[in-house]
This record gives sequence, C-alpha cells and structure tokens, in this order.
Amino acid sequence: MTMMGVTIKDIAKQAGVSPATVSRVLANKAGFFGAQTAQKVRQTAKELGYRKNTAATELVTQRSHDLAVIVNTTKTNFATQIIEGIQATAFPADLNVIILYAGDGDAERQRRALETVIERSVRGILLLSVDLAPENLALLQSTEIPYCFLSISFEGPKMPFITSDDWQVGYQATKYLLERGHRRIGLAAVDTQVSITGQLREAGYRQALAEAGITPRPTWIHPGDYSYPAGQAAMQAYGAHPDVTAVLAGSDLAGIGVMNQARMLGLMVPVDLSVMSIDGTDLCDIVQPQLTSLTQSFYDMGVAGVNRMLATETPQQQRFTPIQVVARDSVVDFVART
Amino acid sequence: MTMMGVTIKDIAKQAGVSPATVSRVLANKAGFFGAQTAQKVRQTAKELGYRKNTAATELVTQRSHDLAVIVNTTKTNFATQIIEGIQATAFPADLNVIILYAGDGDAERQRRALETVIERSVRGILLLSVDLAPENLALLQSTEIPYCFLSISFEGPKMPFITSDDWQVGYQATKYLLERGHRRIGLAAVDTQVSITGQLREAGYRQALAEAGITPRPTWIHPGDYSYPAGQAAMQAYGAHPDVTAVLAGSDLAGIGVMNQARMLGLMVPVDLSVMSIDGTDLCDIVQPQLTSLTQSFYDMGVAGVNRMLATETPQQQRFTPIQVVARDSVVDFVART
DNA sequence: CTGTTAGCGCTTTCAC
DNA sequence: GTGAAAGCGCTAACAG
Repeated sequence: MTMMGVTIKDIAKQAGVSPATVSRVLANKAGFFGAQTAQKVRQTAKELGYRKNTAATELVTQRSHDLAVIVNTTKTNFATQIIEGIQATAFPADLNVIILYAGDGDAERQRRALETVIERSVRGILLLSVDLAPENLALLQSTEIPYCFLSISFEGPKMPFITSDDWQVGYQATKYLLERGHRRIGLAAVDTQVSITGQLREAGYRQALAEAGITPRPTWIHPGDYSYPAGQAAMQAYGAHPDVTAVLAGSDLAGIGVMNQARMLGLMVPVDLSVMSIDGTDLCDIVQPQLTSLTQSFYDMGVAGVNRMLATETPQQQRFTPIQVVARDSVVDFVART
Repeated sequence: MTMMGVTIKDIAKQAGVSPATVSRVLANKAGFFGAQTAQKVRQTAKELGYRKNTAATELVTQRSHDLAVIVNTTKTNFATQIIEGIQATAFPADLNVIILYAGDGDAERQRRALETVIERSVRGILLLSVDLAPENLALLQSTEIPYCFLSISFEGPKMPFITSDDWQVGYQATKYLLERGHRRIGLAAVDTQVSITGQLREAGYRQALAEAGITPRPTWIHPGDYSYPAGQAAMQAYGAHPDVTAVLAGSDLAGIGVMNQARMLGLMVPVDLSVMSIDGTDLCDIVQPQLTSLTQSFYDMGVAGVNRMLATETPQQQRFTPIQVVARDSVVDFVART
C-alpha cells in the first residue's frame, strides 16, 4: 500500500483511542488498559498490517532486546554448539540473538563488529573465542554494556569469562593418557606461546607428567593454532618414528590433522600411535578411527554466558563448565614394541 | 562518567557550533562543513567519548546499514563459506552483516528471526538454505525489504534465489560417475520427496542415466535430509552386497555417513564401492579416503547475494553459481568383479 | 558553509 | 483506564 509504515497513530485513529493506549496495549503493559480496548486495538493493528518500529522504541527506552554474539571465524568448529546454548537460553528470556563474525584476529573487523553492536546499545555482548586487540578491549570496556568472553581463558579475576578450566583440560587429558600406559606424550597444535588458554593447557599437561615422574622433552611439544594444518605440521615434526606414543591435540580438527599425517607417515592410529583431541565435537564420531577426546561443554557455555548477562548482580558465578574424557577408538593402552 | 550518552548536542555546545553541523561532520556529508570546524568537532567528539545512537539515526532516516542473514541450523556445514562471501562483499559497501539462526524448519523461530530484522527495517535479507513456512514467506513478502534465498532452489521465476543449478548438480555428478565406468549408481540422502532442490537433483541424475540407457531401480534411490545419519541409513539400506557400484550422496556429511556405514558393512571405499558427495567443503579433504565431490561455489553465492541486494534494479542477473567435479580418492573406475 | 526548525515513531510521566 | 504532552538523539529541509 503506502510507501512506508503504519504507525500507532494510525491505529489510534482507526480504533478511536489515543496513541498512548495503543502503545500500552501493544507493549502489554498489563493493567493499563481495558479488555475491550485491547481487543479492538489488536484487531485494527492486525488489519492495518502494523509493524513495530524498533528504532523508535529503542530510542525512547534506551534499551534493546538484542544479545550480540561476536564470533571469531575460527579454525575450530564448536561455535555452533555454543550458539545453540545461547539461543535456547536467550529465546525464553525474550532476547533476540544477533551474531557477527569478527574475522580471525583482524582488529579492524573486530572494531566494526563491536561498534555496530555498541551503537545499538545491545543488552549484552558475548565474545566467542575472540582474542580482542587491546584497543578494542578498551572500546568494549568504555561502554556500560555487560559482556562476557566464552571459550577463552584470561589471567586474574578481572575479566568476565566462561570456559573450561584449561589447566584441567591439559591435566586430565594427559592423566588419561598416562592411565592408559603412555609415558611419552606429545602436545600438539596448542598455542602455548600466545594465549593464556594454551599456557594453562600446557601447564596442566606438564603437571600430570610431573606427577608421573616424567619431564617432557622439548620435541614432544609442537605449538600451533588449533587448526587442521597445525595438527598435520606437528605430526610431520614428530616424524615416522615418533619419540611419543600418544599425542594430545589442541582441537578435534588438529587431532584429525595429526591422524591423517600419521597415516601418511605410515603409522597406524591407534596401533602405532594414540591420538586424543580436545573439544569433542561431532567430528570425533565421523572420522576413522573415532577420536577419543577431552570433551568440553560448549552448549553449557552458551547457557551460562546468557545467564550471566541476565543476572542483575555479578554473583561471581561459576566460571568453568564441565569437561570429561570420552573414550572412542583413537587411544589404546600402550604396550612396548616387541 | 555520566550514566548515559554524550549526544551531538553536547559536542555542539562544547565545540561552539550547532548540532546540525556536528551531525554533518560526523556523517561525513562532504562539502557541507569547513575543515577547521570538522577538525574541532571530531576532536571534541573523541574527547567526550561520543558514541553514535544508531536507533536515532535509523528512526529519522528510515534506513539501516544492516544486512540480515538468516541461517538454517543446518545439518550440513557450508554456511560459513557463504557467510564469508557475504561479509567480504558487504564490508566494502558499508553494510554490517548480522546473522540470525532460525532453527531447522522451526516456523516459530523463523518468524521471530524475521520479525526481528523486519522491525529493524534492515537493508536486505539473505536466507541461507531456509525453507520458509508459508506464513513466514507471506510475512517476508509483506515488507518492502529486498530479500534473496541462497543455496536453495524454487520453481518458476518469481522467487529471488541464487544457488547452484541443482539439475546440473545431479546431472554432472552422475555423468562423472558414468564416465568412470559405473552403471548402477545410487542416489542417497537427497530429499527427493520434499524440496525442489532434491527433485531437480534427482531429475538430473535420472537424465544422465537415461542418456546412458539406464533406468534406475527403485532401490538405488534412498531419500534423506542431507545429514550424516541419512547417509548412514541409505548405506544400511543398500546393504553389504549393494546393487550399486557407486553412490552419489546429497552432502559431504551424508557422503561420510555412507562411507562409514559401508566400512561397517565390510565394504572398502573406493575398492568395493565408490562414493561421491555434493558440496565439496573442507570435510572432503580431511576424511579417509578423501571424498570426490561435486563442488559448489558457496563463497560466490554469498557475493552474488549481496550484490543482488545492492543492485537498485533487479536485473534478473545470474541466478546460478558455478559447479565443478573435484576428483579426490573416493571414486575409482568400475571394474567388473572377478 | 552554518544555524534554525521540525519532526522520525514510540513511550511515559502527569493529569483526569 | 485513558488522553495530552513532552521528548529520546538524530537528520534534513530551509534559510541565511
């Protein structure tokens, strides 16, 4: 029909009430209108094909119903699980989830994503394994908008984040491998140099080994960015006669990289080499052999993240989500070669 | 500092100019302000920590800088590739991309996602393999907002969509298999019953066979929803002594499902059975054997989709993106058993 | 080039 | 319960 926009004014006129009343009915301000009025208003709104103008509402209320999720275009693949958890929790709370991709350590794209959501004064910002550039972190903190990092660790208590206990991730995975009889255990495609996440995982790994009286040789550890190629590269470095009998890979994709490269080197997984990955996404079930993993609770991270945004106070709540070892087929007990 | 909001008024006062001028400078209305003024305005804006209020701008201009992407929480995994293409094209055009997940054929979530973006009067809506419920399609069409479906086919010329030519997808993939000497070729995990996409693929498949003088037996075709389990189920149906020597799977994930199930049935891929998948995502490279695929140009779909939104006229432009066969290791020439 | 003046569509006191 | 009125922060004529 018209070029643009049925407004509450139109409805008001048509229904013979004031715009204020229309607003109250449509916003469901319970107790502020009579049943008949409500009936009529809703009726004509539908007839006229009324569509609320969010911009107007947000302008006056200074508050949006949107929860922003900023996602690192990650080399791993767990983001969708976290997002599912976010959606499932946000939906009943009447929050719309909007997702923005921030590239991969691309400060410019990070900034644009941040500005977009800040200028909309979204209700909260969840950052999925985003390693924010310092200037962008400052930008984020310069606002009143609550935020929370997901699936990434920080040092100290200042930063709000929810993730797995990365030290435990390294510790328990390594422990499991030790329990299966392995003693020479590699750590592959974890960014031990760069991120707190990586450092913690390495620390946990070292502690588990230490408790077993083992000091890892430098060649056991091949840092990387959690990607498939990083897994391949690590395995390539271990070589066809690896000094390790098991390797713990930083992500499922990295674990698959390790396995495939091992195969190229003529090694059979798990007979010649056990491989364990960190994450435990669907990928583990569809590769051959199926990947034994230290599985994270990504869905729960999403849930916890939203709940934290929703919480009025900051009750220093649980900052870690559960982890568990899921045994599949890529790890076997170590037996000395004949 | 203040509870909320430095406005252009504040800047105006501070800088000794009018709000209008501030607006013009900040919006970069070239030629509508002097260099010195601009300098000072920008300066004080920064000092005051000014942050634009998008709601106000959109309210008055009736136009947003957002491009909405509604994604089906898909069982396949190509969405990120399309999104990359969208981002890469939208970014230079000064469009922010916001992504919403719409569940999987969940009409209610579809509606919420649609309403969210409609009420924001986004600049355009791209729907990634979303099979919209009729009432939601009506909702979408009741607006002035341009939209385009991606990676999904429709009948007739009315609906704006960009995807691969699904008939050709079926035809060329099957043709390739025929060229490799196969004659009994299965079609698995394609929703031949439900979607136009599936129907076209099946039609192409049948045509290729027909040209080779082959009529597919009913048992060759096992419809499904493109998922991994659908692939498994199809292979389970083919059985340990399949009537086919090659199968074309509806997606990479489905192809992997076929391969893994074949392995469980004691069949070696590709020796005992050739498998080809449709999509050609990264998954093809990381499974063993690597999956030969009919590869789609997902990135290009994203690019084309954005360009279509951007186009002022609707130049009935290219509606199909390229496809190609990428040979990997899961298909071999058929040789009769000894 | 810059200021003045009206609103964009909606919510929200404040009266009645 | 309902209406009148006053903006939210910004842009866009229209004058100058």
